[in-house]
Amino acid sequence: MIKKNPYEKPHEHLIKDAKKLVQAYPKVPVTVDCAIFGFEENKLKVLVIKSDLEYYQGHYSLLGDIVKDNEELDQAAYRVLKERTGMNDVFLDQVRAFSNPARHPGGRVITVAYCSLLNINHHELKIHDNDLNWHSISTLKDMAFDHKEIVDECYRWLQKMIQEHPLGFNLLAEKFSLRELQNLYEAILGVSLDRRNFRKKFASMDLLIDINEMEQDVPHRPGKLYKFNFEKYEKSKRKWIGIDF
Amino acid sequence: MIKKNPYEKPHEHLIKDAKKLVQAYPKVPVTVDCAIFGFEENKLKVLVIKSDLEYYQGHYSLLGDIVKDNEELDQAAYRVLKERTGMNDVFLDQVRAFSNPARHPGGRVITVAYCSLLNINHHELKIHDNDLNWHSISTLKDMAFDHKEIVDECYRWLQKMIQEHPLGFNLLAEKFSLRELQNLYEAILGVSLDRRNFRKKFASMDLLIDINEMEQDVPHRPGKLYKFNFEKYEKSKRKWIGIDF
DNA sequence: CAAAGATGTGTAATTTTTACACAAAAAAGA
DNA sequence: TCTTTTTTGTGTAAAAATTACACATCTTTG
Repeated sequence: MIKKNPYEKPHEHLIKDAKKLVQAYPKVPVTVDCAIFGFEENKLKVLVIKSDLEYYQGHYSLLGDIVKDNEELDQAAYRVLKERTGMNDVFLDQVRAFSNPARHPGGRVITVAYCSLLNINHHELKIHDNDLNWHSISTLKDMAFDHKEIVDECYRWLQKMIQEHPLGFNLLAEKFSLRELQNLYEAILGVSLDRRNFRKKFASMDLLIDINEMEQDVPHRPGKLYKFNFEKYEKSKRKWIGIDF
Repeated sequence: MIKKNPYEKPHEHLIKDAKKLVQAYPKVPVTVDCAIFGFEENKLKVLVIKSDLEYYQGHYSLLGDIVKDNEELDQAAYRVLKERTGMNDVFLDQVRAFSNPARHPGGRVITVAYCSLLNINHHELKIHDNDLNWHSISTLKDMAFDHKEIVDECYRWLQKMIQEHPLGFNLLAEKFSLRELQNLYEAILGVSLDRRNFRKKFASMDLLIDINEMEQDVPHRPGKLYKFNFEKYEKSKRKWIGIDF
């Protein structure tokens, strides 16, 4: 894409054979790594697996895979997710690429990090693989590769996104109580929130549907259950203008 | 990174030779493309160059280059920037990767988009290359590759970032008037803002240093000049908690 | 010296955010 | 069945932030 000699007349150095050009490019192995978040016992967790590299024996790594020839990055990430959790229709978004040449002991590998959010209870499958497990985000360390850095980045990304978009609902069941919702926000943001103000805030958004059901099997007074009104949200997404830093 | 057979005992399929593993990965040409933004005549502009591919003859493309062996993506983007603008210390940040297998006519190429902001007047160099020029963002179209999509994405990214971080100052001279600052925000966000409220907002942030100088050579009453107090900003960066969508 | 054009400033109304306490419901255990 | 415990559910007042809005001043230009 760099033009080497700008002083020649343009048509004299137009490249005719794009294929040949690309064939001459250096090539790099590219992978995707997924930070798959779930929420359980009022804690944010991430799905990890024991590394299959002797070099990282005993260390956890994120779920990832190579990107196939002619595969979209999004596709590759989705493939990893589906193979591992058996789930469709899962929230998934690209966070960013990591390219430290020393990040993989086997040589240069560029990886693109994805963040995924799912309801842990819908993920019955394949967890019997006992090297695969949900790990609390707060006690993670000693991961393989640069995966700790990737998790940290994805976590920051999530903290930001959850405040601006209704992502959190992906981590809960379809029906949830306001308490569960608040616990989710408190756990992810690492703060405690005033219950009345929290409820008032969501009430004023008018995006929760009261389905006239109550929590079941809770060891205390049951709360009302709600669904998130995705349809209304999609219609009313407002653009926000406000300078604040 | 995928473990093939979870039912064998773990140590039996630990991979000893990480190098061999990586050598077996499919490899992809990777490039970086920079959306380099500048501000001039109250318009947001982006630096583009005529494509050197016959396939895209006459179309503009972003500045980009291949990523070298063992080069960080950030490095590669910075290299492109420096080669083309001659500038150091320029704001540069990764936006995201684009991986459509059909995005390059020469075959599969993954590119990582970067967004850069600079003061157009500091960029005297190399612009004499007459295929290189600043193009108003609002009238861009028919770009080579998926570069229009990349510019759009970078522009949205910028619109968001400028509201939450003091990025805009990278597009202005070190000394600027409040009017210039407001013009910048209006141009990038595509809205018009109330002058008194805009000034009140920045006054309340207390991050502008009044340097007791006035604009020179303006065809009207000159305004006061300010600098942005980066030092104070760095110290006081507040974490923002607020749910809003 | 008049006209044109941009700078610079304050206040009142509205909206949003924050802090804070108590009664009612259900479950658990005596 | 009654008492205790725990959690739900709700309103108001103060403070802070945002919005809408108009006029006098300064500088250049002709």
